[in-house]
Amino acid sequence: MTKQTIDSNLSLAILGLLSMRSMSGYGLRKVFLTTAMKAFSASPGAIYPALQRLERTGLTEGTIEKKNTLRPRMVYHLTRQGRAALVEALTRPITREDVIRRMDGLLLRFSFMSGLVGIDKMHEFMRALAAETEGYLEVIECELREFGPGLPLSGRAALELGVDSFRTTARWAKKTLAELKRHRTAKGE
Amino acid sequence: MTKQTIDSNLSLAILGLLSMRSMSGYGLRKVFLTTAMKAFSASPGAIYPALQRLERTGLTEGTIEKKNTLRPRMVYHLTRQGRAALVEALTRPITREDVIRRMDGLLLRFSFMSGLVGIDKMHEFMRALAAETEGYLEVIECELREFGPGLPLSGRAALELGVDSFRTTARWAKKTLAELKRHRTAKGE
DNA sequence: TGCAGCATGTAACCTGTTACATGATTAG
DNA sequence: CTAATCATGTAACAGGTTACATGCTGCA
Repeated sequence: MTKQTIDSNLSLAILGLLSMRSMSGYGLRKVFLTTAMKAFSASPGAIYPALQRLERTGLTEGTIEKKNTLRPRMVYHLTRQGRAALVEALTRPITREDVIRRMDGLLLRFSFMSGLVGIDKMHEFMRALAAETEGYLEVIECELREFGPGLPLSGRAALELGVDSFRTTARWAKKTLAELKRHRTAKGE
Repeated sequence: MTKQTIDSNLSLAILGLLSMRSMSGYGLRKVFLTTAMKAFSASPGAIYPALQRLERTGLTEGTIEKKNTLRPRMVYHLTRQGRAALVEALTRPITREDVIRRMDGLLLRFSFMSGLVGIDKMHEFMRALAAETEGYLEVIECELREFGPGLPLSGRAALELGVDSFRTTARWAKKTLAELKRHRTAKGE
């Protein structure tokens, strides 16, 4: 049995939601449509194929509910391998590339950690995230100082939002790290 | 001749860069690798096909430089249609969907506006962006207040970063809007 | 009766990723 | 001489978008 990997943010989001409670494809769509996870595609053309892939690779299993009625529903739940693959994906090391090009995926990973991984793993994740974010922040702050004055208004403004965004993320990461630290010492004693 | 559209953020970024100065595929790669536009793919498998599409649809034209040498370079420049298509893409109306799922594309569009569209268009763009961003900010602030207390630590923290990010964007948009207003009145008098 | 919502899917198309491939030039 | 960089591509694959398609349920 080859090691299963999770092929996209959408699949990761589906697994994460299923780790909290079993749901049908339509249920998942409603979550994506109505909650703060609106950044995800709620189109059937994305969700149903993703569910099929997850079931084919053994990460989820669907059971038919309301068998007797004329409108059955496929309710999916995580398998043991599914939970293991999810935990593996959540705790994978963070790279600079992740911070630059896949921050949304990092945030998604963190958002599902409670209950799936221990507080030490969460702490380590956030420590690395804070470090990489601050490291990259220095890089683009430098770029803004160097090139900003020579850029036209709109280009400079765009660059400034980039810097502001990473600053916001870095601040949040440090704040969250402190929160995790408090939780950890509270439990440690 | 059908109206040409720009098929992706990468193509938009390429057109925008070419509007500032003609470049080869390799030159574009270097920009994506070394400047603040690191969020874009610098892989040849993305850039060269994109350049082919742009040339096929008549938005760019390539001319061979250093013909005589053994290492010729294809240098691309915008055509008239290319510039028109770019301007059209930059000034397209902003939707709530754009703000929720394609903020990167909106930022990209604004970053190339100076020199391609008038300050009134830039102002209108930023006014709409600020309005939509603040509108959506209210939505997720409400969600955070409503669901935040019931969420586990990591879920709530992720939601908080989402809110912080949109707050940062909204603040930036208002600041930039004010800057544009100053420029406009300065020129208007 | 008809319409909105429930519920699930398929198919064509397109873009990006990853990996591979080729050859020239230049600096050490 | 050889390694890094210049410079350009191709091919397989996979995932998302868009649009289409189907039929049931509950309500007005």
